[in-house]
Amino acid sequence: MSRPSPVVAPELLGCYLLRRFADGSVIRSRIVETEAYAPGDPACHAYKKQTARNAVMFGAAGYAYIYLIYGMYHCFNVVTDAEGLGSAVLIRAVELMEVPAWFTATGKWARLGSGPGKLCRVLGIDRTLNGIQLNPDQPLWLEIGPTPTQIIQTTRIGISQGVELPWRWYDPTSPAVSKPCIKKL
DNA sequence: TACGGGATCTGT
DNA sequence: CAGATCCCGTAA
Repeated sequence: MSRPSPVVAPELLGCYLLRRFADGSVIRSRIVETEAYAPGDPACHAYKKQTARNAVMFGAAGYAYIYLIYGMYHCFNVVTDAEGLGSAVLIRAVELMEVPAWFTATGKWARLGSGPGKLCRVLGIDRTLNGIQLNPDQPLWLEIGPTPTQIIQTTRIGISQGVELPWRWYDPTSPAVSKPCIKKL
């Protein structure tokens, strides 16, 4: 992951995101949608300078950058590239591999991880996990998984600058992708 | 110290 | 398409 985020982002598709809760239970999810944010990119939180909020992005690769957006949702990023370079990959959607018992009753869980805010909510990811290293000793980590047979590259979502950069990737066969096609290449 | 916008989501 | 809701960067 110690490489530029536009290189890492498509590679994270198909990888597993694992979350261990306080009671020891673990939920495995599969990453199906990512976006890259990098130095020189006006949409990147680390575009201007290092601040208290974006400090983790300037650190070493393989750490979690988590922030609060619109006062009520969290977004989870994987920090990439060398120290000093503020860059990260936003995880925009996951598929749940193991659905917790308290969900099975409710029925529709295919799209529970469909969106950066929704996946954080369902996996209980908030700012208390900001800055942790992503390894199995922590409540949040990654594992290699099978690469999708098909990957679509498009422009990013929800930003007002850097709109033209084609730094969003997703697995078109997944029902969990947040917005199937914004602008295909 | 004040102000305002933001890598979102839901219900109308 | 408006509303919820709050943190933090920027300017004063």
